Amino acid sequence: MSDSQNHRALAPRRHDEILRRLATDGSVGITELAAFFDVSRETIRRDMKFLAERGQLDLVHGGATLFEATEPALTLRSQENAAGKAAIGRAAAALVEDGMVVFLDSGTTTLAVAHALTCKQNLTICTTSLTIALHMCRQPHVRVHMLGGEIDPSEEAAVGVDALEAIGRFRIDVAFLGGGALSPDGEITDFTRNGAEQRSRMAATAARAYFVLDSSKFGRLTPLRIQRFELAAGVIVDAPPPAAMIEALERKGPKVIVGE
Amino acid sequence: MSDSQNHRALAPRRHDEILRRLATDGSVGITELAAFFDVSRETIRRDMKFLAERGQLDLVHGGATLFEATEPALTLRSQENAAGKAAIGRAAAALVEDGMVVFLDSGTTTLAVAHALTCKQNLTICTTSLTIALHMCRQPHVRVHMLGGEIDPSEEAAVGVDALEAIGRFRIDVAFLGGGALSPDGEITDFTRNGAEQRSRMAATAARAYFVLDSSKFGRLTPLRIQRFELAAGVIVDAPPPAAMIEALERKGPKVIVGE
DNA sequence: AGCAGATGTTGCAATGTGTGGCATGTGGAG
DNA sequence: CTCCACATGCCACACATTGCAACATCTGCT
Repeated sequence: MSDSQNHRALAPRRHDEILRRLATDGSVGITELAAFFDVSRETIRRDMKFLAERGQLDLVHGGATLFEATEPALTLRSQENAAGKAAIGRAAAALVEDGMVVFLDSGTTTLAVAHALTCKQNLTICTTSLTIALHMCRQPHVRVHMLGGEIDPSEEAAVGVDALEAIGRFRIDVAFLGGGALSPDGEITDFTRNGAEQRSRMAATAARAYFVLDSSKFGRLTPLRIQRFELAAGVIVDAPPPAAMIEALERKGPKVIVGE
Repeated sequence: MSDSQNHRALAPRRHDEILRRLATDGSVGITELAAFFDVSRETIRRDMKFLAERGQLDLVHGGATLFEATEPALTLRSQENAAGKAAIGRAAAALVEDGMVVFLDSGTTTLAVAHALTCKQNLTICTTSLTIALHMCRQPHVRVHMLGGEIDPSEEAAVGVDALEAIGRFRIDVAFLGGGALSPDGEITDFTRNGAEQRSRMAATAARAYFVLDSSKFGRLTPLRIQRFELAAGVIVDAPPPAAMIEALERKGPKVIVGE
């Protein structure tokens, strides 16, 4: 910071500073940076163009913002492919009987399952999701257990050791789990270590476990394999995945259920 | 609060802030945002029009609201005596410093405290309330721990053995607790056995504990005495209770703090 | 019902920003 | 030494954003 230099910074140094400011402030202005480095705005613009092409930031009028800084609010995410998610919800609800103990994972697809479960009676719901807990506790004839832990803001759900430990205390009749992706070779994968671990345990613990995956997740690749996912009873989707994927998946165990 | 506006915010930054406020407060005003960003109201209006066309909010006279406003139920309850609760919130926030570990009980008054805490940095929030957890996890620079347990639908918060046990695991700098009533003889009482037990433990465990009680609770009678409430550092209210009540209370220990 | 003040709308001018072409300067390679 | 590649600055012009002013609505209150 004690730059205030007579000597101009070289390009890589500017790039570092731009990214550093982005990380700190979430956005940077071109004019502001031009003044700071004492270079012309064109130069800053060229720097930003270079960084934008490498996916390190997003260009906007007047400057740049974090790449994908506009993470869609959860309320938005739940609206995309709403029809598909509702179909998954209905198919999931058909697998639940009155009086069961149901685990609902975090995620917008499981939220759709929660909506579909409102017609059932005397359920006991266990969930890590704040939104689902809030929604279900407003229903009559439902008992809700919130699994505590540190809250992941992007999921608005509990993660971490406390949640993992709490899972072990329940006897679950049926669990509905989210997932990051259904990989081309028929594996279910996740974004985060915590999420993968949590889902893995639940797949192994629950009497029956189902993954709910809407069609946007087919063929994607996310970094973490969910161990023991093949212990799940099935995968509920809103549209048939490619035949090869179905075959690869069902050979491992889980059946594919397509919501109408 | 935040000056930081040597340079005006970029458009996407305004969009983010508008959506962020919307998510936490449920609605935003045009004039208020124009002042905050130091831009004209037309500019905010154009921002909102842009966001409205993308389905991210609903325009209303004077501002915008959430696209599909959720549940007026609790919002309504928290609006009664909103001014008083906001005053309590401000007084409570004055007792909190950046970086502290804060426990927030369930209830609409503690929700007002949560709102007032948004200007703090690097807080760690522990709460049993679903609504508070959801609200706080949307704030930047806040870590949220949700204490799990069975959800009481009327409180929309975790109660019971799991919550009690989880409380013991945290080292709390300051706790803000609700209560059912401030009895005529200067005792703080509660509606339920679980609630009383939970508040009792927290009053004893936290480094400093404060009860937040709005004036509607003065002189009422509820069945359960909160044990060890006199270990609390204070009681925060929005209007002075009768002098006799103050005297009876302060003789036991807690000081009375009146929010302005 | 009517009034005052706040809010929404529109056209326009001013300012700020994006883009491409071209000139200059620097350093290294031939 | 020249030549070339590269980074940078400058300029002109196109475009986007913003604020202002004038006028149309709406809201809350008496």
